[in-house]
Amino acid sequence: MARKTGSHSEITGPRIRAEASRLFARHGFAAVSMRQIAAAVGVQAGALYLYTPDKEALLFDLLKTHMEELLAAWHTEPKGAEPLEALERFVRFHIGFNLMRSEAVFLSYMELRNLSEANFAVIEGLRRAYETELEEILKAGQAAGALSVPDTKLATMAIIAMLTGVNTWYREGGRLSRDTVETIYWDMVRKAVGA
Amino acid sequence: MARKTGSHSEITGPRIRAEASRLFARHGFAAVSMRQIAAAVGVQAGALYLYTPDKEALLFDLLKTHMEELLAAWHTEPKGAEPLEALERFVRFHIGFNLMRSEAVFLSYMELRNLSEANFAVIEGLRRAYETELEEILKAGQAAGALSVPDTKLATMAIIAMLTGVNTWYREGGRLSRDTVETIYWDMVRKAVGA
DNA sequence: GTCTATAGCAGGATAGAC
DNA sequence: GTCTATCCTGCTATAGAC
Repeated sequence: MARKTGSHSEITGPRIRAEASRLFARHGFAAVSMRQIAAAVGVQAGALYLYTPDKEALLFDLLKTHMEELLAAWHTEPKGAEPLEALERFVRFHIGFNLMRSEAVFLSYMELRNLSEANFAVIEGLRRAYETELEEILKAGQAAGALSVPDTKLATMAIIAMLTGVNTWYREGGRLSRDTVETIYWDMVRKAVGA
Repeated sequence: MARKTGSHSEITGPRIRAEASRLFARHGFAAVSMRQIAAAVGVQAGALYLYTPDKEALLFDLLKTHMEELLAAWHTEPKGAEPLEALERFVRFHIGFNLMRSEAVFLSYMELRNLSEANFAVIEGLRRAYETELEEILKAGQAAGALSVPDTKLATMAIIAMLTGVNTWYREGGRLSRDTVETIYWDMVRKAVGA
C-alpha cells in the first residue's frame, strides 16, 4: 500500500547528507537553514533531528567522511616503486579524486571555521595525515637523489595548493579532458621539484 | 565640550570597514551580524546604515576596494625588462601583497557567493584582469623562448593557486622569513615553467 | 551622526500527535 | 519515522528622539 508518510530511515539519512553537502557547498554552511535542507530532502525540519543531534554535527559528519574516504582511497592506490612514479601517482590521484568529489573538497576548505574546536582538530589531523603522505614521497625522492627541492614542507604545501586549485576552474566538457589536465600538471610538478 | 555621542563620520566609516573585514574573515559573512560589527566599532546597529545601504554592499565594498588596490599596487611595480625578471617580480609581489592583506585575500576567495550576480561579475572581472597580467608575462616569455609551459592558461592558474596557498600556512615569526619564502617559491615557479 | 525602540521575519531546536 | 505546532532567540532594517 502506497502512503504519503512512513519509514525510510535507510534512504533518508544518506539523502540528508547529500542535500546538505550540495546546499552547504553552494550557499555556505551559515547561510543554509535546516528548513532548506529538509525541503530539499522532502521532509519536515523536525525530522532531520532523528539523523543528527544538531546542524554542526551534520557538517562535521560530511567533512570527516570525506577526509577518511580521501585517505582510504589513497591507501588503495598501487604504490610506485620509484619516487618519481609515486609522485606522479599522487598528482594524478589528487586531481582525479578532488574533481570527483568537488563539493566535499570545497566544503573541507571553506567551512572549517564553523566547526567546534574539538571537531576542527579532528579534521585538521586528517588533513595533516594526507599532507604527510606527499611529504614522505618528496623526502624519499630527495634522499634518493631523484628530485631536488629547497624545502620539502614548502614543496608539499605548494604542490597541494596548486593541484587543489584545479577545482576552481575545471568544468566537465571544457577545453581539456581530465586526463590532459593531469598530464599538464604532472609536467609542471615534475619540473618544479627538479626532476 | 566633551560628549558621549556626536559626529565622527570621518573615522567611523573606515572603522566599520576594518571591523567588518576582520569579523567576516574570522567567522564568515553569513555568520556575522550587523549588531556584532556595530559593537566592535562601538556604535549601535542602526548607525551602520548611515555608511552602507545594506550588509551585502558592505562586503562588496571590501572586495572591490581590495581588488582595485591589488591591481593598482601591481601597476606601480617596476616592470622587469626581461620575461624572467617580470615573472620573478610577479611571484614576489603576489606573495608579499597577499601576506600584507591576508584578511582581504581570504574574503575575496571565500565570500564571493554572498554577492549579488551583478556585484559578483564586477569582482570576477577584476580577478580576471589580475590573472591576465600573469598570463601575458608567461606568453611573452614563451614567445621569447625564455620559458616553456605546456599551456599558458593552466600555468597561470597553477602558479596563482600555488602562491596564494602561502596564506593558508604562513605565520609571522615562524620558521621562515617572508623573503625566504618568496625565494623558495620563486625557485619552484622558475623550474616549473622550464626556465 | 548616533541613539533607543521596534517592526517584521526567520532561524535552531523540541514536544507530542499519528 | 514523520508531521504539525511552537518556543525562544536573533536577525536586518527602519522610525523617530536627541
